Amino acid sequence: MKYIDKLRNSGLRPTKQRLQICEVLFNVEKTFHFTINELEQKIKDKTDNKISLATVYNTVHAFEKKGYLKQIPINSNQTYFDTNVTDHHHFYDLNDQKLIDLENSDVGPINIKKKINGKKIKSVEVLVKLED
Amino acid sequence: MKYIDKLRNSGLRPTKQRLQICEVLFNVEKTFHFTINELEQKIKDKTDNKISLATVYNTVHAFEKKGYLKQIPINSNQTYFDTNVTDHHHFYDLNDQKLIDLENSDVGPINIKKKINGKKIKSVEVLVKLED
DNA sequence: ACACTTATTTAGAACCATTATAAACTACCC
DNA sequence: GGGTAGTTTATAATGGTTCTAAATAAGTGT
Repeated sequence: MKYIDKLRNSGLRPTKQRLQICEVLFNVEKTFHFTINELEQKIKDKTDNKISLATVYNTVHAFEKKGYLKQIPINSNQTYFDTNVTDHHHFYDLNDQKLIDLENSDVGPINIKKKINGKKIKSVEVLVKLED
Repeated sequence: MKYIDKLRNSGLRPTKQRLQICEVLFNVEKTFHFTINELEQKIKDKTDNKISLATVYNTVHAFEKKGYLKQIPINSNQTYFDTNVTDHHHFYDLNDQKLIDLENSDVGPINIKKKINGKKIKSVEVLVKLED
């Protein structure tokens, strides 16, 4: 069971709920973006038994902490997550309110010239807003 | 009165409340970042009469629409705004939860190679996350 | 100055995503 | 199997933001 090891290796107990959420999030061809509500719906569609909303929140946060998910920095009333945890960027279509991946290779190298004393760069994320 | 014209020119009636908010936001040396709560506090400090929270929200949104303020795309429980409406970017210090301006000149030119059909780029914003 | 229309302000309620709570349950280790 | 710590769960609470509808103020024409 591929997800059992993944979870155990990061100190998370492989519970039934977490494994089911892993299936929904990671057992797919393409990575994708989602809100908690959208994830809850996907779980309902794929699964017989119900998973509590609190568990969905807990699990998503646990996965984010372990680096299996990334939060997408965007101003919205709901938080967006990404199953693509490689370094990459996003288009945000203001008209359709849709996120589109922008691979690192689609953006020239970004050179941050300014340094902040005693701090190191953890990530560099580009958000390109689109309109019609 | 400098702000009266500014407001009238953009179709906003120069009310007492809006003018007071203009003073707090724009009549300062440096641009700055703020949340609605922080702005409310600044208004309280600088002003005798109270401005309703709803008015603060209304005004900030009106100013944003007119291009006098920018929302900063960042995941936080509160929305951050910026009185610096020039093209620029941000550091976000994850430890202190502080935003720091990053001038365009501190970031090399960003070349977005991917195009989306029928959409044009409205803005390109870089968020650089920092940690200790 | 006055009347009239339209925009704005306001307090409070409503909304809704997210977080906290605390009790029941389950995985894991000996 | 028994004990312990981690997890799930329904539900309540929180808190930022938006909505509502009535009161007020600004603009416009006379």
